[in-house]
Amino acid sequence: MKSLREILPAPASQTTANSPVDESEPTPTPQARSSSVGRRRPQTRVACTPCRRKKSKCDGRRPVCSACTNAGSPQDCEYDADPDISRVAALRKKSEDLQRRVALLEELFHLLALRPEQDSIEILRRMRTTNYQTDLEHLVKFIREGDLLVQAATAGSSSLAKKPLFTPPTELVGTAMYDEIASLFETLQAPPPFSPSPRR
DNA sequence: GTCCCTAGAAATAAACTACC
DNA sequence: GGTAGTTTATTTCTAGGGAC
Repeated sequence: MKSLREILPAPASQTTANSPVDESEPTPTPQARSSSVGRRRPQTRVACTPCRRKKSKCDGRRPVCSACTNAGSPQDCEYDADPDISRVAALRKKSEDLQRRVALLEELFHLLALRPEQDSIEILRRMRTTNYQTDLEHLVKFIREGDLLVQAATAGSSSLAKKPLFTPPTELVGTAMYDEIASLFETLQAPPPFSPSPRR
């Protein structure tokens, strides 16, 4: 059984929840109510990592807070959130980014597993020549688009002589993506001898 | 009128963060 | 470690609309 909050008489200025409230004076939020009681301790929006670890007062100064400066370890002063957002918001954003990234990696893994070996080799070649760590989304989209083009070409293979090899999505015409996809399409149609590029 | 459903506001509890 | 203060999630309350 958890302890319940003690019920105290409302201050003279306060109204009950169900009583009519003056429109010009909205009901205070829980924060406003709690903050109106006693002196407020000024609080830094986001404390740096060393101060949080030490549970010490952090003034939130950037790039190095006063506490880290005074401690003689300015190099340790790090913040895991931008100054204009709360730590919770920063953690939430990071979580969303990670989830998106996991989904993309799973899709990439799926694509690699299902593709013919020659295609997978080509994808790996592109992963090595582009920075897929930072441009994962672009890479997966690129492979997806390539899939669509190959499917379109396969479906129309009986009449290749009469039709163009593929019809790209109209929104891509004239873009770098279009050129890249066209290049991949050619590669997949006539794969060159595999020659791994030298590692960086 | 009343029953049901929905949306929004308000109240409250719980979780979380800063820092004494 | 533990408290004060803040934020978030959940619950409760209320009003409004539609069907009967």
